[in-house]
Amino acid sequence: MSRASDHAYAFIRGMILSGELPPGAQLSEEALALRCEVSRTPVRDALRRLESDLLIRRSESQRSFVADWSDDDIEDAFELRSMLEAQAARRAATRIAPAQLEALRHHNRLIGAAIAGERADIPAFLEHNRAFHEIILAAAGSSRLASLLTRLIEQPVVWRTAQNYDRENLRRSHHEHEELVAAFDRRDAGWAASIMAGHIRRAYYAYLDAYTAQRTAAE
Amino acid sequence: MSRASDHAYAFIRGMILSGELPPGAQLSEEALALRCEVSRTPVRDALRRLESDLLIRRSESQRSFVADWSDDDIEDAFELRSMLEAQAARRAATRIAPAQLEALRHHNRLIGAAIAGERADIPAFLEHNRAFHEIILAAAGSSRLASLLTRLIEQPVVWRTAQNYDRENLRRSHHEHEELVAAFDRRDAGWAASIMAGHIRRAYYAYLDAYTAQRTAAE
DNA sequence: CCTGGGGTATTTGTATACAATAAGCTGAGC
DNA sequence: GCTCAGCTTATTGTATACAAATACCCCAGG
Repeated sequence: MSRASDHAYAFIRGMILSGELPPGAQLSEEALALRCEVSRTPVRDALRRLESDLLIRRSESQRSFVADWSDDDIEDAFELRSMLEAQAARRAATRIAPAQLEALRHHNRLIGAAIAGERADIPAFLEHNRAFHEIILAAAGSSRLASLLTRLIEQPVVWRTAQNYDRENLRRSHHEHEELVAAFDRRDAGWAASIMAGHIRRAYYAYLDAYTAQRTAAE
Repeated sequence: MSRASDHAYAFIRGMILSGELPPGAQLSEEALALRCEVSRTPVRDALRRLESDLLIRRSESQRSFVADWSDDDIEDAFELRSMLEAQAARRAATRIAPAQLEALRHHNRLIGAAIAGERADIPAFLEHNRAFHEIILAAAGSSRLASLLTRLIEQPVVWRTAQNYDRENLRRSHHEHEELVAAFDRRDAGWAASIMAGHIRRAYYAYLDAYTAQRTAAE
């Protein structure tokens, strides 16, 4: 979509992911239009998209609120993501192009570099991690699968706590990526799917650890 | 959403599912607005929803076209549906309420009745089949899973060829539903998931048979 | 015949005004 | 003090006008 609508989408999404708009907060189209400096029309567009991303929920009377994720919701989302990303890996294993395989290696090298230093470079880790998974999704060659998965990867809670991942988890993630590349190299669909399922599942527990640690600290 | 927007959505969706708007046809907001007798605003809304249902695809320049499903697309959609409905059954097995279980039995009895006569009552079969699967999805208690699955169950091609399903397939479908009810009765998540995965997979082959028969007949 | 440029027509994006609906509040009645 | 009716206000839905982008067509030039 074009400028104003995209801007509104990115703007509102950013406010939700950063926590500036807390879960449960009501979103008025007019108020958002003022903050985005566009009219209500593109804001409405953006809200619809965010609703389909499950970042926003709508009341019976069509009023919009920032979605609040319960612990069960989050577990649920990870479970689905694990299934779908495993399926993506399964399909990608037999379809991935040499150039894509090389790109995977490239991004994982950069992930390795990002976590090697004294302090891990979390933004770089997240960026190359995202790119890595995106290449696999592209290699899977299923627009439907891609469409479903993109609805699950935007988890505000996860983004806010990614900072808390410990070194050990980052290192393991890097290693699992290497195993994925090996599975793709062998064109072994079953292996790739297994690794991916475990990879996401472990990411869930890493998140849980980071999150409960944060909650405990807050008490 | 309210009247005009809902009306436009149902209207355009109907035209796509019935084949009145054939795959690949361009959809102009203004032309649709005239046919729906509403303004462009609710039509735009409806188009966005249909796009997220994957019934419409948009060109790079944001023009809308009726989605055309290749054979691979359809196989892909069934594969995903099989995975996700199996997951729904897995979750439902341990969460389903007695009233929901009874409702499943009720709808499957009506399915049995619909296919018992001289000529099968296909609309009744489709309706109770839909209700049956919907109850399972509700019992699974995952809004995310529900949101993902509803994007896959609206397959125009399938709707148009459902008429061609033969008696044997309908009978088997009815029987598999009975097995699902038995699995739910035992609260056996693994069993329920297995049956459901097979159930959808067989539906795919039933579709294939009906579709290729239709195509062969057309030649 | 093919190619490219330029202008026109079509189509979508955005802003704004107004209508419809739902939420919240105030005050009267019990 | 509680409840509910009725009004007020907030919020979303719809229509319309205009702006911007892009596709299409036609014609000139090679």
